[in-house]
Amino acid sequence: MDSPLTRKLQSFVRLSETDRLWLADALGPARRIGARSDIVAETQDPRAVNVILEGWACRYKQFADGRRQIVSILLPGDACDPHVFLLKEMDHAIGALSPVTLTQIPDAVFQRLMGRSPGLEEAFQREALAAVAIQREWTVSLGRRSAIERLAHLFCELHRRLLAVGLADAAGCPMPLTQLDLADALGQTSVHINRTLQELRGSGMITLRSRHLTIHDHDGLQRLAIFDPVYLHFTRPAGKAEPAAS
Amino acid sequence: MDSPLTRKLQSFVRLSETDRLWLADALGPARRIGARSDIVAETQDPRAVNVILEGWACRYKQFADGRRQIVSILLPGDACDPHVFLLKEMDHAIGALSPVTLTQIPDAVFQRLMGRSPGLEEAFQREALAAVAIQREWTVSLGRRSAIERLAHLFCELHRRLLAVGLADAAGCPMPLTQLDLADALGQTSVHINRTLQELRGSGMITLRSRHLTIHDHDGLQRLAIFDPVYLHFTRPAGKAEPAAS
DNA sequence: CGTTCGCTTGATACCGCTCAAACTGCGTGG
DNA sequence: CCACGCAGTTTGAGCGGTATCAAGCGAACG
Repeated sequence: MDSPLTRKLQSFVRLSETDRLWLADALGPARRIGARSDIVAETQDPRAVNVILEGWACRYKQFADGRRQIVSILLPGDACDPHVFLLKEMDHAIGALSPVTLTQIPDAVFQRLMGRSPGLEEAFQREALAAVAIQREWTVSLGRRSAIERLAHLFCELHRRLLAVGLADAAGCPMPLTQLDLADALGQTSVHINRTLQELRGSGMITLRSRHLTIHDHDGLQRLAIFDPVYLHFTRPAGKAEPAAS
Repeated sequence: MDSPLTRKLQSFVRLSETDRLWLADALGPARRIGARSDIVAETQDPRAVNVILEGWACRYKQFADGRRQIVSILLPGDACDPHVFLLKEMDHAIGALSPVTLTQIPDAVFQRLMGRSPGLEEAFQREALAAVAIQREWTVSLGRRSAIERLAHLFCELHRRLLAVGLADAAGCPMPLTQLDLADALGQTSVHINRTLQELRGSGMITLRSRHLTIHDHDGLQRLAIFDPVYLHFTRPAGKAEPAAS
């Protein structure tokens, strides 16, 4: 079974069998982090690439007066590095939204991998560019989308991203976020999220119950959200896992 | 006289004299783009790094119904690449906010530079990370800052960034943005920007006249904006140009 | 079995939007 | 030199979307 990282990179570039084997070998031991706790890279190798294997996390910033903004949501297969080794100072926090399992690729291993495999190198480059494209789209959402459009857009995005790592099916996906999490991600209050959610449910396009999202009307939801998946830059069909190697 | 690119990179890393010379040599001929027109990389080398020498530009997205969001503002020294060569599809537009002069570093030259100079390589890496940190901070602004806080924050940010490339002094900086540009950057309407601007002026902290911003009360403005310059990751004192080479 | 966390609902206030009109400065052409 | 047009700014009136404050509810959990 491929790791979520392998699956995700395959959404950008087709990886050869050896690429996939090398990548699997590069992953270190798993670490577990409790829900609602911060992920601090207290690792001995601050340059290592940290990757989420299971669970959801987020990057966020918080003001002294308590206002909090989630600036990105990190799913399995996503890198969750603060890049402290290059930037010296951490400018945001990373928190677990649910119990999270992490692994890491030591810096030396990562460098060797990049040198050896042009395929992996391109995949990681595209992954990084896609991450900032997502950040741009969030800027658009917060700036120009209405409450219901924002919510719909976030659901569309998360569903697609989960699909890419094999954690969703066509019908829906897990949705561990509380209404307060959604509020902090979408720049609103949880009270208003609640009302917007009722409106969305009322439209019949989705069901959200017991931490699971079901999408009944993909087209409708995407139209409402003004969702154009191009910004995710998944150039290869999602979720099509190659048969496991050898 | 150093190019804005050199100045900006020096805000991250001290460059040796040879680094600066190599960098200056790498720059291609200048191209001019009219204000309000889109910058399309119709260049023969789509992988080349395009850099702004003069003028302001922006990345933006626009909906079919006309809503427009500026997702980042590009100043002299900033790279303005769509990365189409890696991402296949353009997911946003780049427009000139004022007349812009561009140059480019051909891909081959850039690669050679990265291989030769670890200093330049680190500088460009930090530059890229700082750019996404700025994008994150915009997400925070749009999500959690009030109208007046947003405006104040944008002014603080632009002033610092211009300072870093030697285009501002302690008192203030050029501000070619129209109120409509500000509105599209801050996710509001130009009418409201106008009123917020009056409030800011009324506080006595700034003057904004004939495309020039003067900041009378830096501390007050930064406090109002909840501005913490850490996210810009300028680790070296701004604007301290080294004496010209040779 | 009590406590906590997350969700829901209601009443009210206000921030920012919409629509509309007028004003200003400036470049252009008659 | 003046008339005009245009882009950008300013102002006003009214509305609507979202926040705020507060209370109650249900289910999970120790």
